[in-house]
Amino acid sequence: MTAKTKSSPTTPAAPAAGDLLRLDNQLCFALYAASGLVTRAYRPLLEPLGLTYPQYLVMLALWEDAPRTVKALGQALDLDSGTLTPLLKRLEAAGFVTRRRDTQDERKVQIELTDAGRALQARAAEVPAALACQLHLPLNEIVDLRATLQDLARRMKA
Amino acid sequence: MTAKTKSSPTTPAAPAAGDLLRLDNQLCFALYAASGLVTRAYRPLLEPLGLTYPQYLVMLALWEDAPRTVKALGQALDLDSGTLTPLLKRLEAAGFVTRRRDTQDERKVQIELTDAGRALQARAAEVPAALACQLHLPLNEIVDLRATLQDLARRMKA
DNA sequence: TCCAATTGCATTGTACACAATTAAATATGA
DNA sequence: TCATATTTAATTGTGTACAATGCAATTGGA
Repeated sequence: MTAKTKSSPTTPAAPAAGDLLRLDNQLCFALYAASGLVTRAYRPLLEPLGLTYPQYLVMLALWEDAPRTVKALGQALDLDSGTLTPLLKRLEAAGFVTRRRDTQDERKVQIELTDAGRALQARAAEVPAALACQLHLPLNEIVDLRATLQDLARRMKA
Repeated sequence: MTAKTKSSPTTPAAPAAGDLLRLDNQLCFALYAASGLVTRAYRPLLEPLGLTYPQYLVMLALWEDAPRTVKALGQALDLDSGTLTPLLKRLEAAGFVTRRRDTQDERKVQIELTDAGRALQARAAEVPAALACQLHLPLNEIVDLRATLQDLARRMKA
């Protein structure tokens, strides 16, 4: 997946035809690499909280809205139960959440925060700022980039 | 990791203090989600080539410059040998590359394309365009986004 | 009402991704 | 020259990520 466009004074040059497969010209690789870098930068910040990065995302979703079914979590995070079930089991083992069969519909599993899980939010509140300073980007650019990525995701899903 | 900045006419609003941990306000999640979406979009395009997405990235790197050591590939792709060694073994098993100990320094392993690996490039050349149309983004925006992500990666690594 | 279709989650199998560790080869400095 | 430090790739262990499949519960339509 490459970009093809006319050069403009403020836009980087589009790749020549012979360069279509160059790594540097792939948005997909830029995404993959940046995402990997950011995820890696989170690790030392989340370790003291006893969370991996995907677990942190799950906790973010639950702090925002709990209890939630596995399906709802999966929709919020674009993850399937193959990923979520073992992850949630580990979060339950760590004492941060409980997993209960829904009483009205036994297919559903409700994920609820424990007191420890709720208490973790205060410590986690320090993580975003700690990470932000590692990005070395002006804040307006961060907001812009985030919005662009969300726009891309929206378009791809439509 | 959130964005904090003053609102501007064209920039999305920065999150309020109480919203710092909201999923929608995390650049990290926007990156993670977009990257996941793009990777997933590649899968059906790469399957006929017998490649997974990370393998495709490795092949892109080798089409650009081969032979290469595992270390060089790791540097180009920000992956370590824990990830690369099994991946390269599978590429070798598929007949696309060979793995040879370097004669001058036996610690190094040279990864070289086979004829089949080289021939694969022509088929792979169709992938970027096929994917690009799934992004539903103007091309100048694609180039911009790519450049911004590369800038972010550069800054994080400095 | 009843049965087929659908849903929700768990499991299975495969491929990453990365920290920590290991073993062998090479480089470095006294 | 030789011992130590460093380098390179492989391995080990753990946690994702996702397609395919399985099972039980629920839904929907005849």
